Amino acid sequence: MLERHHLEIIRAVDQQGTLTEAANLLCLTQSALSHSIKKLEQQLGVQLWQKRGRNLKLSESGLRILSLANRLLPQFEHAELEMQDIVAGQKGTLRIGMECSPCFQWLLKVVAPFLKQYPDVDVDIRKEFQFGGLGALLSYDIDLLITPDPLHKQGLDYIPVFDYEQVLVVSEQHRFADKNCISASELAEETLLTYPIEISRLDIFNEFITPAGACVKKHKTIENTEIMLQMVNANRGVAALPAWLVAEFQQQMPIKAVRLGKNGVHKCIYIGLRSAEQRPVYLEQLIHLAKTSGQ
Amino acid sequence: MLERHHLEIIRAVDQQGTLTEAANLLCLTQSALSHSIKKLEQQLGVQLWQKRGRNLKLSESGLRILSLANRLLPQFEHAELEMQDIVAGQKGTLRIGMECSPCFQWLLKVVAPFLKQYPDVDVDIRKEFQFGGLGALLSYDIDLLITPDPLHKQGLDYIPVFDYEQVLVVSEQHRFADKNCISASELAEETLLTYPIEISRLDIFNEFITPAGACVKKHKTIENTEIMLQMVNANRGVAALPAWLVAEFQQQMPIKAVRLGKNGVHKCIYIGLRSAEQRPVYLEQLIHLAKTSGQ
DNA sequence: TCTATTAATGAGTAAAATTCATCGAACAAT
DNA sequence: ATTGTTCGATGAATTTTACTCATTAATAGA
Repeated sequence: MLERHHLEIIRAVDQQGTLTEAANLLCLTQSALSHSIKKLEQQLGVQLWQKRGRNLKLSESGLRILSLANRLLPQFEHAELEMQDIVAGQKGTLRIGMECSPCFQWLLKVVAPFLKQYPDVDVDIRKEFQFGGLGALLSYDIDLLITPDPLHKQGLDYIPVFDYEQVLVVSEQHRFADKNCISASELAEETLLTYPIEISRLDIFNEFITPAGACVKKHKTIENTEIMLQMVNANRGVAALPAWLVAEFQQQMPIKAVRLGKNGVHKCIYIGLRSAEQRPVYLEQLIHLAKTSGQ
Repeated sequence: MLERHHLEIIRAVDQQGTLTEAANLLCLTQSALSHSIKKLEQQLGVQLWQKRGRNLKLSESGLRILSLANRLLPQFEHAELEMQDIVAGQKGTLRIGMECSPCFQWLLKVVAPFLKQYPDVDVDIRKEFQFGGLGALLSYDIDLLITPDPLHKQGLDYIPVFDYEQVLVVSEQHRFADKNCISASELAEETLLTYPIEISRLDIFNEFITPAGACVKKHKTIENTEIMLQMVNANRGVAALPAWLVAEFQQQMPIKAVRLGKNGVHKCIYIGLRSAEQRPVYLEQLIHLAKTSGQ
């Protein structure tokens, strides 16, 4: 029968390249691994790998098992850690997923007091997901998802925690600097700076440019918020960011916030969770901190 | 270390109720299971269950492991079956998820020729999912999802396969029977029959009633399509179904289809798949059959 | 061609899982 | 209460499995 330790071997060989090194990693002999997989191959009736020169190469079936290993092993490992946490009582690891680049700064403010309050709870923040944040939540890679678009799915809860307005940031020298608000069509002559994510996930397009049938002169992507604002400051483009974030940076550099449209673009950050699962106290506390962070 | 067989034990005990019966199921002795879990408990340092009277009751930690078991064991099992399929060549199991109740009839028409073409490929159709169809796809419980709302997520592909119009079905005696189309407000005096799923997933509400700010007199849910149409036929209510489905049943009973709104409600059925994964030939063939089913 | 490195193999050994026999607790029927 | 039955726990014996050691064969680089 396919066992956890078979998955460990396949993964280790994939990581280390050779059986011998994989054996070292697992604190076993090369022989042990060889025997183990040999037996599994006989039971399943498939070859999992072949000798390619002196090394091993995974077969089609082997790759399937490797993909299984990469999916299942982290879950085994996490379950074991969870058990340790239960033993230790008020301990744990909170795996937070982020689907909202600028929220990072906000999250730090929430996490800081949390870490003080629960010195034995570790926080792990992740941003890249194979199947998106929702997929990560559903496959138990994270316990909590910070996202601006709550895709309601069976078995998931979303808690609104933070309202904010999305505004256009411009340099003080910019022609919009003294405006109260701008219309979508006015962006036609502007260079827009955004995070490097799909356009369909950018609020400035979804809620402002696209509905108005408008467009921008140029669209450039920048990963880092600080650099993005430096670019704005240098009048090399405009960006759309949460108002509170702009307010913070205004102390450091002379930038201006301009409302998007007459009524502004209003958004909300949600915390997504798997429902019907008993949540540890500290998780509830983090949600509480997040909710009250705006006040 | 937490092993697959521990998960098997926890699951079996949960299913069977007693250790003894679980042991029978696993072709082991009661003693073996007892020893096994005892050892695991010592390693992890947690109690997984306690004696409650003569039976066992899972502890908090035990429940966590049970949830892990229910998630991981099906994946182990499926991987093993997949290996068998690879040995046998053009064999396999296609696990299809359905998120669209009336599409069942359509799917049968696609699956029938498929089963003839690939006599060694089994088809399994599932309808209930803990985390919705999307969750099932992401956690490898199904390989393919039939759905009318393609929730685009990283790592997933959706292929449109079938356009149709959603229409209102009424009895020939009904006051709408001779109308070309109806407006949402006209439903205020009607009893609406739908499948028993959340209102937010019912097209008739999403695309017709709710946007118009209208409502119905009464809303009743019925699981079975045939019974639903019998009710319509008996003039006990009206229902919203795909036009092609109504056309089929019109041969058996005197019912009428009425367009929803001036332009009608137009929908499309999609097939959702995990992308970036090598797909077997027969899967591609099923998609092809689905695409050409409309002609 | 020689050497270093790799995986495979067979035999022996150590370790682990399983059974067997037995016990005590819980429960139902008397 | 008393008894018989059913359930899980336990310790010792046994079987099964996993692992190591020593060796071989193959490959690649010097």
